Amino acid sequence: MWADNQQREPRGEESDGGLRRRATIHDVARLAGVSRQTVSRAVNDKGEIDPATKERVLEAARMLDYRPSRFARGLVRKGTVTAGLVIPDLMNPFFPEVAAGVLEAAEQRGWQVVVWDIRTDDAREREALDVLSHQADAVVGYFKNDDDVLARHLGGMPLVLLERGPHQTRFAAVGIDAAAGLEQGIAHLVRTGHRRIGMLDGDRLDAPGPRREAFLAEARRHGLPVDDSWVVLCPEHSVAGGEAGMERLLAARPEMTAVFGFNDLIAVGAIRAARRHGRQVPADLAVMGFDGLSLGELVEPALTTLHLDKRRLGRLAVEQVARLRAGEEPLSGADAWVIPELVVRSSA
Amino acid sequence: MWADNQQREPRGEESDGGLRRRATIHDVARLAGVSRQTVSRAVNDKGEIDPATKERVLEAARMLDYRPSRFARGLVRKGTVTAGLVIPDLMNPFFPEVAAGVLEAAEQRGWQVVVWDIRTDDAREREALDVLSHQADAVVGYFKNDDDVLARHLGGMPLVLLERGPHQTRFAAVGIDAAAGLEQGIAHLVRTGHRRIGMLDGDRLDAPGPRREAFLAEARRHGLPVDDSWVVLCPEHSVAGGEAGMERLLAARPEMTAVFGFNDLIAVGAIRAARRHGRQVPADLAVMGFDGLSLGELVEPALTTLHLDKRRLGRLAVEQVARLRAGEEPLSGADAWVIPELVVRSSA
DNA sequence: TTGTACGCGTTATCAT
DNA sequence: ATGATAACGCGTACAA
Repeated sequence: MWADNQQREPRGEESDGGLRRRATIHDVARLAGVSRQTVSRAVNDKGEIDPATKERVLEAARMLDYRPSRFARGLVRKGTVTAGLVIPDLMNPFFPEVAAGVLEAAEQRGWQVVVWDIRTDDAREREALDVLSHQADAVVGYFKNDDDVLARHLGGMPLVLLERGPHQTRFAAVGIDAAAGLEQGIAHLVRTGHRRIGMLDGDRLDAPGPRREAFLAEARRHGLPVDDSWVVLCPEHSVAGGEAGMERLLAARPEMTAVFGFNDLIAVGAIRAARRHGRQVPADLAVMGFDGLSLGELVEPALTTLHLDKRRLGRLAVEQVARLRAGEEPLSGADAWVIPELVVRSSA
Repeated sequence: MWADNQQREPRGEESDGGLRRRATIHDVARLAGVSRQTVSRAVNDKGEIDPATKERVLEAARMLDYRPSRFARGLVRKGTVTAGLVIPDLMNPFFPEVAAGVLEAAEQRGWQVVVWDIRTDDAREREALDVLSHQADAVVGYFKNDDDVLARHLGGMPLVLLERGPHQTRFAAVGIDAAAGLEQGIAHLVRTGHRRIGMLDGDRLDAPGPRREAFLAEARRHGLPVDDSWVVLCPEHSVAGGEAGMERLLAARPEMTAVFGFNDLIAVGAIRAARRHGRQVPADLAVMGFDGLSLGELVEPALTTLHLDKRRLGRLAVEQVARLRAGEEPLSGADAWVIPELVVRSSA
């Protein structure tokens, strides 16, 4: 036993490689003078082991700083599920809330979640998938890359897309019913006397997203004098982005009396820009957001917005993953949608 | 050997258990009529393989929906590092920013991060550790449990504590130099004529944290008429919590002319409560926060605060983990501290 | 170019 | 109570 102890110390070891080889169950077994099986029993707190030997084994394990390999363990014990969560930007308060929903639902199922913050870089989307396809059992997240690109980097791993309408992708998805939201939103603006309504969009100009489409559709439905030229792009999705966009929109459409923001951050930026230009909100200019961030309650005037249950969004996504894994049909249509709810505060 | 082969086939198949046994490299090999080795070469894109067979193998893999087991792979290919990140509350904008720093640094090292949102429940801290001790190689995070409790649930796994002074724990840590921050903060308030300064603390009343201690120390140093009775507890760490605390503090100390918040959320709550009570900020009452959330720039008046580089906090924590893993001494003292920086805006 | 044989670290099954 | 042996699924020398 002492001999053993000696043996395994200085081995051939590249001496000071920095961190040396982790102790295995075998090392512990030898040091304790028992079989690997007995070590396993001791470490995993199984019965059928003499308390004395158990203590001896545990002591040996402690000395060697032994910790079971999660790989070897996972190989023999099935059931450890790891999901990947891919998020465009953790600094945007919207996403932590979705993430909280994902984490919550995943934990209930005993899954772990490894998180990737893409920082709104399409190339990093692919990198994330490349890694996750090796390390995760499924992925949920926001992606800008096309279905084909995604599939190529997925390596057959199940994917659940967040915030895409169910017909825009062949993957399972959890969406937001933008149309239902804009219907309430525009109706409210029209009801309060607005007709010249602008929009600060967040999607690419060449690729109109559901929010812009719904916005334009509702505008048409109400016969508003509004078209593409009333839409300005905010590539940044932040307060600063909203301010910048609003500057341009005010210049292009000074007759505008109300503006709809792609999200709350952008809408807050719009408020700030409007005020800088001497416009009172909502008296001279009404502003409406989308998302329902708690931040909107704090600014002045408080932001009227289309509130979203973001946690539910995350929970739903996990549910979709579960269905995929079970070989069931994923939820689709209204069951996989989150519906915005108009929250009227002071800004519109 | 052939007998073995037969035995391990899925013959019996529990038919429709929902999700059936995942295809292994072996299954692909059989379907493609090659050896497992050849399959490995094909899927891993190694050379030394006939393009034709490669395509045949890949096709077989596709049909079987084959994906290599990350466990088996991890077993033979070393080097995949997984860190656990334990966070008290993803809804508090402070923590996503720290998380972003952790994620960023981890990714640079090729590590993955599995995230746990504790939702400020001490019991869940332990659960998280119990799981992570089996699934991660190291943990960084915020913990309220004592060192001993943590050690018990750690199973020998390296831990890096966030936001604890280096002498309050025997674990490696990354801290915030609250004293340096409060020195600037109180000096500013005193300079602008305040002497009756209150504090809305976030830590437990019985366990004064570094911020309260630094606050009281600075108050003493400046000879202010301030003691424990000027400190009120906000258990909630949110805007609502700050409002509630401020109500009590205003009642207890109506002569107060300035208040220091445990964090920006609480400080914003203080502003709101103060205004509801007819006090102008900062004219009648100055308010100072701690953290430097971007939210503070959006409220009115904009929040004067002790700004923290939260991303750096996260990055430092990862660096500490790396040192631990390398067997090096973790950074300590000033090297492992983040120093707040006074940002003067309108609220004080 | 393809296959054989072995090892990776752990647990389960069956003996003893 | 303890130990031997066989998987678990994959990668990699080495042989063919």
